[in-house]
Amino acid sequence: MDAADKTRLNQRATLLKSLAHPSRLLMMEMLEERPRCVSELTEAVGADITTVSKHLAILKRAGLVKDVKRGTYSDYELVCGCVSHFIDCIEQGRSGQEVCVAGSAATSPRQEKQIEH
Amino acid sequence: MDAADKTRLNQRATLLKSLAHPSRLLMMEMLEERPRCVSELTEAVGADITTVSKHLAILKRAGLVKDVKRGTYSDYELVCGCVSHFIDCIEQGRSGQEVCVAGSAATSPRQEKQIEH
DNA sequence: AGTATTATTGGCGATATGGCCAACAATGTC
DNA sequence: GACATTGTTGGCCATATCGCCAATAATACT
Repeated sequence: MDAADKTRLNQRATLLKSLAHPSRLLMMEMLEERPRCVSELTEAVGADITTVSKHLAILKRAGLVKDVKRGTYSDYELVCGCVSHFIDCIEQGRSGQEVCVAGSAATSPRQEKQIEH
Repeated sequence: MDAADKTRLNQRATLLKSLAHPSRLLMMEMLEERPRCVSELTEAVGADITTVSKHLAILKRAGLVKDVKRGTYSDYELVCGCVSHFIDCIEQGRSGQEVCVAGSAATSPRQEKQIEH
């Protein structure tokens, strides 16, 4: 494994980490519907607004969301709307769920249907 | 957000967390190629075998891999072979990369009710 | 100007995660 | 049985993450 591989794995791990929190997942799902300001997300999450603001900074830093200023408000919106969907796919491939076609390789994802919207 | 939602988000966060580590991602990629014993993964990762064993326990607990005993060896294999592929998809949807996979509709989030102005 | 609203940042304690060592368990070999 | 090989588990320490409070910034309103 060379240095480039190491960097790639680290970046990918960072991306996944940025998603790996229930509050951030909730926010991502809410943003899939439409853009929201911090207060609206804060109410849904049920945490302190400073906590939510920091969560959003993490998502932003990962390139998953972007913010648009509107007066004193910060509206956040997704950069790409299909993230949760792919998590669905990962979820479905685990043990306990029998949707996985035996022997499928990484290069041939098992169900196109799951990729489309 | 009801209790079921909260549980779902927690489970999903746990799943992502279990993937969100460079060593575990490397192992997942190696296992996409073929099953491997702990020693082989340990050599590739370059960490202590006890560390790798614990990483594998995390992946196993998440339902991403399963182990098959073979003498004193533990061979690990993927439960579903296509996890990395979906991470590719998430990666491609971030800012900096304009392409959103599968012609997703989510590129233009609806603008509805926002808070005040 | 003064006040209110919205959001961000710094800091701190609590908790979780990661990595190695030591010890142990299980199997195979002599 | 004695020993080697392969893995797992418990423990400990270092580091990272999380969540709230206090302070600050930026805009809007009167």
